[in-house]
Amino acid sequence: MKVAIKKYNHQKVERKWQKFWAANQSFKAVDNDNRPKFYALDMFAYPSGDGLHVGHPRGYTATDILARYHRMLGLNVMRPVGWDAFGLPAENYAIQVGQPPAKLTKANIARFSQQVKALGFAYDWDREISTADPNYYKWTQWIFKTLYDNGYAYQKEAYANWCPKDQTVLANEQVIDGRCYRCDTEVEQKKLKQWFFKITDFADELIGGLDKLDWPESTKMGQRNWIGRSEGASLKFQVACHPEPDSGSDGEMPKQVRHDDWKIEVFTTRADTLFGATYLVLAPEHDLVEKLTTPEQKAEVDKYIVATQKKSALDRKMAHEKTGVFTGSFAVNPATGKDIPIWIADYVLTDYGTGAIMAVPAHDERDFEFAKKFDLPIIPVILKSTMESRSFVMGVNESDLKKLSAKVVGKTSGGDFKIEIPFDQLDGYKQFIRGVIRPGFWNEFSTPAGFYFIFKHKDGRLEEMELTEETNDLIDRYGATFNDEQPGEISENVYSWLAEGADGFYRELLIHPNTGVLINSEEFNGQSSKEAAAKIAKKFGGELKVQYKLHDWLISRQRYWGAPIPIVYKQISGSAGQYTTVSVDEADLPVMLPTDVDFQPTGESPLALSKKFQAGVAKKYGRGARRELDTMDTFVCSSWYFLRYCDPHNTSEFASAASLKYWMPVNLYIGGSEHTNGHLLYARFIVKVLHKLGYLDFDEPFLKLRHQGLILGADGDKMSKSKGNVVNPDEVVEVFGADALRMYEMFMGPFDQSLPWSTAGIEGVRRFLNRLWSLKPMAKAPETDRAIHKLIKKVTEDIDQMKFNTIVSSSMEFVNRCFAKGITKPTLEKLVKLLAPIVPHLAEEIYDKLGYEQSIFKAAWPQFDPALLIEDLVKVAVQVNGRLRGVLSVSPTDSEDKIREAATALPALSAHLSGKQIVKSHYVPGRIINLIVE
RNA sequence: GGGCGAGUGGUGGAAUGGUAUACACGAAGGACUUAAAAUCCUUUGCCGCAAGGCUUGUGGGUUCGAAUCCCACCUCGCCCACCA
Repeated sequence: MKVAIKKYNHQKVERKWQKFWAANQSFKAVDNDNRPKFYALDMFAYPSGDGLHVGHPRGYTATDILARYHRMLGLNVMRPVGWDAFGLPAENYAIQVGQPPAKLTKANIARFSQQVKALGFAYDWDREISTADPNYYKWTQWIFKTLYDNGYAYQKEAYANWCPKDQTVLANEQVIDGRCYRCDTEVEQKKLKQWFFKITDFADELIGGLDKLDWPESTKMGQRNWIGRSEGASLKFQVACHPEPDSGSDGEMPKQVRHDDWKIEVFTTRADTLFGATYLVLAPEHDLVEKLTTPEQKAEVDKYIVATQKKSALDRKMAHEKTGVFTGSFAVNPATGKDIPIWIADYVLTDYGTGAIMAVPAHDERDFEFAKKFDLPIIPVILKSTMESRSFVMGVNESDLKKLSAKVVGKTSGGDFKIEIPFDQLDGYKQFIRGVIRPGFWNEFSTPAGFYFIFKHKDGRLEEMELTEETNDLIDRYGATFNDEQPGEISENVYSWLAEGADGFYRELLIHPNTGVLINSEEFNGQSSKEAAAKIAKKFGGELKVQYKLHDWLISRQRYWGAPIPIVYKQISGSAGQYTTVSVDEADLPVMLPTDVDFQPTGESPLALSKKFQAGVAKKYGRGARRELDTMDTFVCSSWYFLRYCDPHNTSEFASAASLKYWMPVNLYIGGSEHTNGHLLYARFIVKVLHKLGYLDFDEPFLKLRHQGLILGADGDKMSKSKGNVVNPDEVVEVFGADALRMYEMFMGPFDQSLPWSTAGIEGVRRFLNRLWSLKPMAKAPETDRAIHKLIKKVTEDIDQMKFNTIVSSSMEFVNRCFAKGITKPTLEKLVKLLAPIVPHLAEEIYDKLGYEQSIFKAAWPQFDPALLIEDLVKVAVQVNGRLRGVLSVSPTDSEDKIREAATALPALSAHLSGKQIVKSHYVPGRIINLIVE
């Protein structure tokens, strides 16, 4: 059949329907409705000066498809839109061009709005919000106030991440590889008084709540790791000797005096290794450093501290070479009673645990490195149990080593069981190779007879090598015959080998034995490390403790373009210069962001420069009262916006209880995975606080979360202005149409995968749309009637699983078929409905042409008839011994016997069956039959 | 260093235990046209004239049957990274 392919006028069609939807408020979310609801949300858009690029619509289109689909299923759909308008880029740009950020932001929002409108997203524009609008940030301030009034917001002086370029502090989550997440400048550490939200109070709930969420597993894992829960113990080490503070001033050597009341607290997850703690290490910033430093060591300690401060955060993070300095003082190991030296080193972090550690060099790689470098004692206290896989290290001489590739496989002579000994890369193990032996095989290994290695040469050749006397010599020398059957006895040669500085062996045999057996630990010898940990902590005065990597959220910013923090510093009466903080009364919110400000960054909040900002404060809060000058992190604004959408015009509450109860939680949330440890964590925290305080009846905001993959440049690189590979959606829409862009972005590949842009690809999609447009219904086309029901099933299943790419390919197949066989009007109608969520403009146009008066999105989603899915004849593949030899057309209800008979009669099989006996057959109904012959 | 994910034609990818390479792009040839564009038709994993054989990063395993499940290795990507 020959069908003329006509191009449709996408500009005309798309403009027409966008106008229609706006005029009819087609996508209005209805409040006070008794239908079930569906809340579909895109991550908040930041209206940058660059406008959209083609990456943005990918996530938006997916949300749009689900929203339109649920609308056709009869649900009350809310698909809101709004702007994360406060923030540094707008302010920095404002400084650059000398215009107020409010004005620039307004222009950016206008541009973004126009761009997303051109893409035909089914937004409810009546709910549009902007975080820079006083009607919005009033409630951001209310949330701050509510947290403050309930003890969840507080001020403290602490080391904070300071961006020297943007002249503001940053939260931990905003420091990427030691650099500012906005401008990529290296971040410094500055001690400053700042505002924090107590997110750490919710650490356990934030971990626990993840279990019930339908989120990507990797995102959940990312949050768990970021929160970083560790169970352990805090232990106190008494300082044994240190100089008397004022002694030595007259030139005499200071006396070493015992101070019972000076203690160093450490956190450890391995209290079981306490007997092996041979020194303590403090972070250079630790409060006790000055007290503990002896006069002889003072010069060196000071030098070290200055050197550490000079190091950028980045250098300090990336440097793995251990550095440190002895304080001159000692502490008592409570288990052994021995004096152990106290050191300072920057491998101990000031902001984790207590900023001090007990070092167990035998069982911690970092402590080991440090101990080797500074010649500190190493006492092994754990051996690996024989019940688990064993690592071993074997020495080889230099010439043998050269023959080896990285892959060495060993096995036993027995043959009935296997030991595979995968050797890691030999890097760092200059004269040793190492491997793993599984449980039960260690004895055979320690009996060299009958055990041999297969060496794999670089050319792939395998060579067997027995453990000869020569290799045995090496093992003797390097201790690979180490025997842990008798805990506590370590062969002499292990020690001698350690003395030679063979790190590799030490790491493999002694590091991280999580379930080993204790040695050198007096009464605890022979116990498993797991059971001993709590006992040892208890006996020596320790307390069980849970420690988190997560820190409280630092939310104050010394910048202009944000929501002012609603706090007033009130002078304490009768004591000039002393202040207490109070939150601003709810009736006085919002604290308006002043406009009479020079917002050049100086390190002080620009609000200090406003004359109007402090007006009336003294009158209300007393003489000397001043407003807080910092603004809030924009992530505070974006951590509750999804609540505001439920009731965006409410002037007395952030949203009414009834609207929250109906609309929340969000059913589907789509956005980038880069927000895992920022926005997604903050939003969950704010919801949990408001839940705890009784404002919300749910404690998780986003039930189902999905991430879109990036759209890369045609060259496969990330799109960026500097690379010149950015594709502007405006041009694509103009040339190919919004529908073609939407469909192409869904067709490219799996939704969560990053994929390169291809202009040829979108041309192909546009060709398909032209073909769809050219389909003309006819009276009869029976073969497509069955096919459309299969397609309904396929599309419905795929849309729920967000497998958009296969929706498009199946539809293409179907349309190709219709070109060959024709299509009836009811079938075309169903097809157009199935594609309407993806290509809404063209679908409306075709539906209109078919004679319907109302929008296709008022129509019901097509249902398939299961009876029509059953085929009269199916093709069954015929295999002989697992190899395909022919195809058979049979009825799906035929018995296996009947099909086997038909199969053996196939001429194509005769060569494969002649002279052979069919022993067995396996039949998968309607799919395949496999004949086993001998 | 740790965690997670992925390796299938010239390209993006489909198939998650049952006919591998659907769909699309690109390429080649043809039709229409004065010509081009557009459109349509044919071919298109590799080797082979064919019969047939081979093929889902590599090597093993489980199974009647493996891209799919298991083990090991290699490569790439993302996230975290001195967290005691």
